[in-house]
Amino acid sequence: MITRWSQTLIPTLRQDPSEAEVPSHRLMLRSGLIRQLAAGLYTYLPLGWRSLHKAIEIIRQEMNAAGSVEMFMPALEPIELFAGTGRDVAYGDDLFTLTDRRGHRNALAPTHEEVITEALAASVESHRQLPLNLYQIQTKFRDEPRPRFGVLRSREFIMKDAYSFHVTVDGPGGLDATYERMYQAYCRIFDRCGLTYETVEAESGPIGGSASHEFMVICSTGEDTVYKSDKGNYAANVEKCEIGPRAWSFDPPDPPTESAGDLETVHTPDLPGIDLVAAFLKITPDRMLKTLVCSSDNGWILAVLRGDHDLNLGKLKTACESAVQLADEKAARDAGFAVGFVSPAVAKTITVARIVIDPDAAQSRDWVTGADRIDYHVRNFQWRRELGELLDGDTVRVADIRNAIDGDPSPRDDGGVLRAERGIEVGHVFKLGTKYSEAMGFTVLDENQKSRLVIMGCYGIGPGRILAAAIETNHDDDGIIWPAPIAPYTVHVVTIKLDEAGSKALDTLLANLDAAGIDVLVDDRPERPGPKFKDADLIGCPIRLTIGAKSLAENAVEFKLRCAARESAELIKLDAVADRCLEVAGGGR
RNA sequence: CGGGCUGUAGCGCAGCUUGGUUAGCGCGCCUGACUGGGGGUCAGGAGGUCGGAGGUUCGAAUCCUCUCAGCCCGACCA
Repeated sequence: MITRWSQTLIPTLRQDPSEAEVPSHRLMLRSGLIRQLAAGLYTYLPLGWRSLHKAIEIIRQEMNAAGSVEMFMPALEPIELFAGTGRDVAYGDDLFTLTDRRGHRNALAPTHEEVITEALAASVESHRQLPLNLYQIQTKFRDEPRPRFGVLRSREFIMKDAYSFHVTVDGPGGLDATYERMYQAYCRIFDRCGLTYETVEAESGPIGGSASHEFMVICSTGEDTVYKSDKGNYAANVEKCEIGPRAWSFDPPDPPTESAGDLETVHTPDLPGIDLVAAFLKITPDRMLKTLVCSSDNGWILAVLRGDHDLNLGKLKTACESAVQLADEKAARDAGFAVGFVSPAVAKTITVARIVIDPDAAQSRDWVTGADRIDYHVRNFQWRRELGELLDGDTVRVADIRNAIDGDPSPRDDGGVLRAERGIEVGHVFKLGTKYSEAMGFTVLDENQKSRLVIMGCYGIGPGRILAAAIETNHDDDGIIWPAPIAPYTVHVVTIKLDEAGSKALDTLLANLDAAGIDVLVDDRPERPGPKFKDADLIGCPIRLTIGAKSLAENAVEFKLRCAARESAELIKLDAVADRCLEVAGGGR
């Protein structure tokens, strides 16, 4: 495929657009890959569309090779489908909805579990039709509260989403086997795209389910935080990351190492937030206890953390073995909680179902915490002295309920230390279980004529994120340095002041490259060399060929890799160029 | 949704505090000439509802009110 610059649209920008912060966003705009229409909405211009297609084609090939079958579902779906699984509520404002002329409410699909489950439920009745693994490459819509970083978090984006259906979890044809196949296929896809990535354990979020891995491209601008043990045997995202065992005790050591001061109430008005209170009292937040009021079906739940730690709601749910949410502030206030000044001791006056204390908060020392009275805190709070026997009852439980932070012990309990890194999530695989089949009544008859809920998995990849992540991790001051497989073109030919004979030589060169199956962009603009080289560097195709009087005098072109230094440019005879390009770029298309 | 910032030519910005010629600058763009290996030089030129609406005023890019949009931080988030 030969494309002449003069015949396509590559609106490169000389200056950085002011709205772009991260390198990938900046460079995608500057190199004419994309253009913004509105917040979170991007046009893929010809160059960007080509790269996206290359990533998509790799995905398609590997999905097909792994036994998944392509199909295509509508982006628009009746809202009732969502209501069935309660996800209209779970997705909330993130769901784009619209009303059609008949007054029916519809949603622009943020994902397609419901649609495909509906489709399969209608046509699959026997276990003998399973397992099935189907995928599509479709546009998704999410009304993100804050679109940003270009195509990394946009409101409309292309996604490859696959869904698998099984009668069993184990054994041949089971969910686990397909999950593993998909996992391996994903590794091949990201390898082929030239990405450096890691897999981390993940929570499955509103999609629900039992196990999940994210494929992350580690880079400082990534939106997600992941933790890796420095022993290299554990990696998880922040929602999932467990923390290794930590010693705890409510009782002062014997003999006491710290003198127990009396409980002392201090007036702390107009100090919203732990940090301000800590600063006012001239202590650090890790000397404070924070008590979060949560609600559950069984009643109030207090979550107690060290002041500098953050609650992990998922962990709290696990610890409570029930649904838990942060309490509605007004409801908590009405119940008598001095919101913002709550201490664990409030359990002595207000009945709570459970107090869950993080091990780092269950330490026998003098704490600063709320006084259960608006505008007051207490100093020298001691668990045993303040709560007494309440600590020994069923109400109190000590459990890991906070987000990990850098330096925490690894859950492998092998002396490893968790280190925080940032990453871009380019793919995600889930074991869904029966959440959707249950909600939508998707059952099949097994060999014993017994009705069985279908077990599902789902597997997503964001091709746009592949491009952005590739750029994020492969660029320099001059522009993008594409991994060859997803470069818009493998070869970028720069022409310099060609006379008639030169033009002929160019035509021959292009014909040779084309015959070899190499994608070529020819910068045939009547520009001076400077701007052409700058644009070539900006766009970042792996191989640059320069053809001009200088090289043609040697019956050659100048050959230079984008990733190599300028001085590495060398002259290659015209008839040897195609082979050299194939050799370097790994076989063209 | 809370906090902050910004909307003036395709891109980047000045002008606004203190209202007053025809709204400027750089880059890009068009024409021509000279050039020709890392954004060259010269000459000439095109391009603007100053985000929108309302108001104050003899007069508004500039002051006031409302509104829309975009960006950043946070909350949120497969």
